Amino acid sequence: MLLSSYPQAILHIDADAFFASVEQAIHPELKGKPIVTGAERGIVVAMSYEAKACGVVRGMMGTEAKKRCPGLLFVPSDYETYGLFSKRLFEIMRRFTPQVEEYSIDEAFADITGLRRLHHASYPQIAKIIKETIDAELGITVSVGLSLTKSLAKLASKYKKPSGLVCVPGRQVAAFTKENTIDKVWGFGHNSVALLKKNHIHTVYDFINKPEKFATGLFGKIGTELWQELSGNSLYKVDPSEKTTYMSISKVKTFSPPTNDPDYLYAQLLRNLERATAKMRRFKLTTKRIIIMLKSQQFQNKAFEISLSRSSTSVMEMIEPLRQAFDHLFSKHTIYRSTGIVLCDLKTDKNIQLNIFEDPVRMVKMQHIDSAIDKINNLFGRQAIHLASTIPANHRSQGNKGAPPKRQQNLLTGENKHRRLNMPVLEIRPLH
DNA sequence: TCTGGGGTCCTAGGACCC
DNA sequence: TCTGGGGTCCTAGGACCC
Repeated sequence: MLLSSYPQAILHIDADAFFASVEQAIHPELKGKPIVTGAERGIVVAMSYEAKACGVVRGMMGTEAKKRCPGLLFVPSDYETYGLFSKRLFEIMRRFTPQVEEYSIDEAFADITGLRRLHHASYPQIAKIIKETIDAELGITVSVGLSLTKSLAKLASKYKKPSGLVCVPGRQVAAFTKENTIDKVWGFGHNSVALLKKNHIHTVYDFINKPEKFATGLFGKIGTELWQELSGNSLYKVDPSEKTTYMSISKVKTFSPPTNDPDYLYAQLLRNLERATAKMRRFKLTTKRIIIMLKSQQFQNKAFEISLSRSSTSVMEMIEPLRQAFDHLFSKHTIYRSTGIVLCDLKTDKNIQLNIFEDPVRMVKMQHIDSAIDKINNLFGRQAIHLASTIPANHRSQGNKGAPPKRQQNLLTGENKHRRLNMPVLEIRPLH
C-alpha cells in the first residue's frame, strides 16, 4: 500500500507523569526531585520521572518506594488542581482546532487535517507549536504523536517519552510499526498479546502484514478495526463532543485498616451511594439497577444487585434495599478492605414513570430535599450535608490521618478552591 | 505490578416470539 | 408432542482503557 504523507493528520497529546508534573509545576522546590503523589493513602499513585528512574512504580507501598529511592518526597493527591491543569491543556489545543477530543484527564486527540494554510505551517510544525505552547504555559511537558490515525498517533506519542514529538507520515508507517511491539497497541491487552504471540506476531508490522481476515478471525470486530487503523486507514474519528452522560456511575473506597465492623462498612457503603447519586443528579440521570460490592482483605469481591421498582434519583428510596443487600452480603467472619456502589443502566430523568400506587407528593418532596442538599453541598463543599447514618464512616478511618487536605489559593484562577466554611454537619434522617 | 478509582464496549447464550 | 427456521431483546461477563 502506498500512503501519501498525511491523508488525515491526527494528533495525540499525552502529558508526562501528569499528576507529579503538576505538583512540580506548582511547587518549584520539587522540580528535579523524585516525588510521588498519593501520600494520603501511603501508596504511589503517580511518580515523577526522577522517582521512576529509581524503580518506583504505581501501586507500590510508600515504605517500599522509600527503600528504593531514599530521597523520595510524598505529596497528597490534589485532584482539583489536576483537573484545572487538564482543562487548560485542552483549551490550548482548541486554540488551534475545535476538533479536540478529551480522552482522559491527561490525554487528548486532535484532528488537524486541512489546517496547514490557516496556520501557515506543515503538520509537524503545527504539532510542534502546540506542544511548545502547552509546555510553556503550563510548566509541564507533554509527548506528542502525529500520524494518519488515532491508533498510530497514540503509538507515536508513546514512542519517545518524556517530551517527545514523533511524526509518522504514511511512507514511514512500515518502518515505524517494525519498531513497535504489539503490546504497545491501544486496544491489545494482556490476553490479546498472548494470543498474538502464539501466532508468532511480535511487532505491529507483523500484525498489519497479515491479511485482514487473520485479524478478524482472532479478535472479531475490534481486530478488523485495529488492523485498519494501524495500517494507516482512519476508522476511529476524533469526537469533539462534550461528555454529557454516563452509562454507569460508580464510587468505590478502600479504607485502612481493613475491618469487619458492620456499622462502619454500612456507613461507607451509604456514603458511596450518596456520592454516586449526587453525581447522577448532576447529570440529570436516574437509575433502576444498583450493584453493591464488598471486597475482602484477600481481594475477594462479593457483589449483590438490586433492582428498584422504578427509576429513582434519591438515596432515601434506596436505603431499604441497600440495607437488605448489605445484610445479605456481609459475613462477620470476613475482614473487608473496601466497599463500592455502581449505579447501572442510567437514563435521562425526563419522565420518571410513577406507578399507580405511589404517592407523587412524597416523591416531589424528596426531589426538593435532594436538590436543596445538592445546592448546599455545591456551595459549602462535598457532603457538608449528609445522612446521619454515614457518620460511623468518619470514625476509625485512620487512613487519612497523616495528611490534612491542602487549603491553598488556586494558582490558576486566584479563587480559593475550598470554599468550605466551618459548617456544622447537618443530619438528615430518611423519611418513613 | 499483586490490587486505586473510574469508565466503555463487545459477545455469547438464554428467554421469548412468530 | 417434537420438529423447523428465524428473529429480537436482555443479561452476564470478559477485555480493555486511563
